[in-house]
Amino acid sequence: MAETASRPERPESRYGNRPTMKDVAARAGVGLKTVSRVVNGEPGVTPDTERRVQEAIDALGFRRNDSARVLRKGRTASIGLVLEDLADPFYGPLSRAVEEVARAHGALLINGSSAEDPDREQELVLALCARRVDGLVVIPAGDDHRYLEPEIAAGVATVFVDRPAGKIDADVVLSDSFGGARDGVAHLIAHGHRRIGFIGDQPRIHTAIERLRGYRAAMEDAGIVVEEEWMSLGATDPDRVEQATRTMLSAPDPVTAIFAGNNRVTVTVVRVLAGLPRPVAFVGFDDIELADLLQPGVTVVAQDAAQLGRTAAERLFRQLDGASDAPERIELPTRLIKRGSGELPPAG
Amino acid sequence: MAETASRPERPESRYGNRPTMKDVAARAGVGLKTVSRVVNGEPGVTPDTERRVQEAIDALGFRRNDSARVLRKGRTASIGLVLEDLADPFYGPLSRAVEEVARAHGALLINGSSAEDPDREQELVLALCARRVDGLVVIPAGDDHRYLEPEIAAGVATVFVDRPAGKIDADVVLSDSFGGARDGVAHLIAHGHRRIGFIGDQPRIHTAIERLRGYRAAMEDAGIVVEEEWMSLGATDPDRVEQATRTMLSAPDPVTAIFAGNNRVTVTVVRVLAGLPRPVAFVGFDDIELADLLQPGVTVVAQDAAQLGRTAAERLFRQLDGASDAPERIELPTRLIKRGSGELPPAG
DNA sequence: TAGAACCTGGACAACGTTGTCAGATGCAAG
DNA sequence: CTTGCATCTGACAACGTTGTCCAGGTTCTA
Repeated sequence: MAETASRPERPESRYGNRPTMKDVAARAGVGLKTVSRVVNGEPGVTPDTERRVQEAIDALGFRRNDSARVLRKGRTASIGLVLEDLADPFYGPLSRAVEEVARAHGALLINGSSAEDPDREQELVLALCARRVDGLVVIPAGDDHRYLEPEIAAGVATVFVDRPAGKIDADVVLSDSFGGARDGVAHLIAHGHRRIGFIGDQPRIHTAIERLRGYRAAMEDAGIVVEEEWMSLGATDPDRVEQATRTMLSAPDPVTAIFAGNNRVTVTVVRVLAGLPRPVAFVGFDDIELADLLQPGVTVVAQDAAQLGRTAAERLFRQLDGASDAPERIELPTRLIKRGSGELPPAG
Repeated sequence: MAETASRPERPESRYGNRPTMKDVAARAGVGLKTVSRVVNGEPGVTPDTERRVQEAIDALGFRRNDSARVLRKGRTASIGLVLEDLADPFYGPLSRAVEEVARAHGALLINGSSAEDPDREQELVLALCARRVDGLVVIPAGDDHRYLEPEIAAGVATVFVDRPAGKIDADVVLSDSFGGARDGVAHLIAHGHRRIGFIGDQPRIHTAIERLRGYRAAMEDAGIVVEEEWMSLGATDPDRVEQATRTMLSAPDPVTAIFAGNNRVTVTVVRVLAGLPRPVAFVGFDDIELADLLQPGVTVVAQDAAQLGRTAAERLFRQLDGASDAPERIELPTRLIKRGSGELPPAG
């Protein structure tokens, strides 16, 4: 009985049996490397040969397998972006800005949402590293990034955005949360308020801490002693934000103005305030769409999400181009946009 | 002179010389395949050996190179999403929904913005195919997708979203643009309007055509003859939309209500109307944030972007799991949300 | 105690590409 | 016709991983 030749493995779905350079070479009657040269536009191929190869490529519908290319070359021409939630209107423009810079450098963008979960952040980042992305832009959820040390040592360019890295030294691009919050609260104080509420994110988040710090600084500058009941931290879901807002406003000695720590809180507070009989002064951190059309317009401390992303991505590619500057902390200014709600005098 | 041994090429940056399984194997004193088994949790390794390997992995900071793995296995566990603009609030939730489904299937998401440019769409899609993504979710910018035929034939799962594919047969998930627009316009008619303006996107975009068709259908159903001046198509940038709006409202015999064809147009029109002395009835396609807080609230025909994304991604993974249903067209219903602006009577 | 059955571990090839290098070809000059 | 040179072309190895398959060892049974 004839022996069957040992047939090497054949995984079920091998890209559906796509043509390879070898196939193209065979069809065009040339060598493998010549096909490679044509595909990559390298010099040293006669026009006639090139034409033959090109015909074979078109006939077979060949498309270079970048996985193999990556393996050989060691660069993937892709970068990873880990953020909190792509559905949050703050991150859309940021992501798009990163993408544009990547595109200008011929790189693709892989992104993932951490859902503000440190474990998920790490899982995502490491998955991206396993893909050998050339670089990472990370909006951190966790506060310990030592797990990234071997990756960075291995040459993965890394830039943090919106919040600094935890326990490692790395580039970071952020908005001036402290200054922005201080200015916003000072603005309320300048309009006569003394009892001002602060509703912010969980205090493990850097921006939340900084904004709270800005709030406290502004109050202290004005010689106001802050009372505990004026501050709500960590209430992120709409229900709890609403509750916190109502509590502050219905206290025996209620606040006369509220400062909100981020865009989601802002939306919820604005919604609650809209349902009240009398207007309450308000300033929010982060601009929101249509804020100018409400009655009164919503005064905000705006940050430029796109600029954050752009700056970070540019810094990333500078790293990839070989610049070896020391890690830097870049802080972008915020901008107070007065629209009415922040200029209301204290009620009563 | 001693001959230098032929030194094989060494690309400048070889992942910064990361450890490989070979290195781990050497350090642990085991064979290459044994390391592979440990890394992939395959059976057939004694606990003692496994421990030794694990130690070596930790000591060296080894991380499997997924590029090589992909090359060997033929599946990348990543899918591509091509949309128009990640910064558009409509696409954020859609993208996030696709990501979640991908995550549930252990896949990463690579996404790119076409900026509504057919060439750029094709460029992106083909780049993703070169990466050998397992599947593609495409919000098409162009109207000819025959360039995808070889890819689909080669096994790349493909689902189109929001707009159907051009000149090829493929799965598509969309909102009922026609029905939604018809309902929205009929709603205005029901409130007494006869002269109704339509401001929509460029007529090469499928949704724009469908919504215009819905507008015409509703008008025809009511026996209203539409005049050319009531329709504006292709004015997408705020300036031109504003111009179109003002023109319709200042005509000798002006429209008494306006229907907007997408979220960006809606925002602009709402802004223009807010600046007018008297309210003008309005219904927009796509919900927008804070629409409920404006005076009057903005009546919209809402579509569920997240549901679109989820449905498409699920369909994609069904394809990848081997289902070979015929290409299908899934249409999701829209929902009319009455908030006040659409219930205004005709002025005068 | 021998043999069978089972288990663990490792050598090897292959995935599709690109860098190196040497061979082949063509042309001009001697 | 030979030599030299420049230009094209292709054979080959290597990138890091995983599938196959066999060798060697252990345990259990007869």
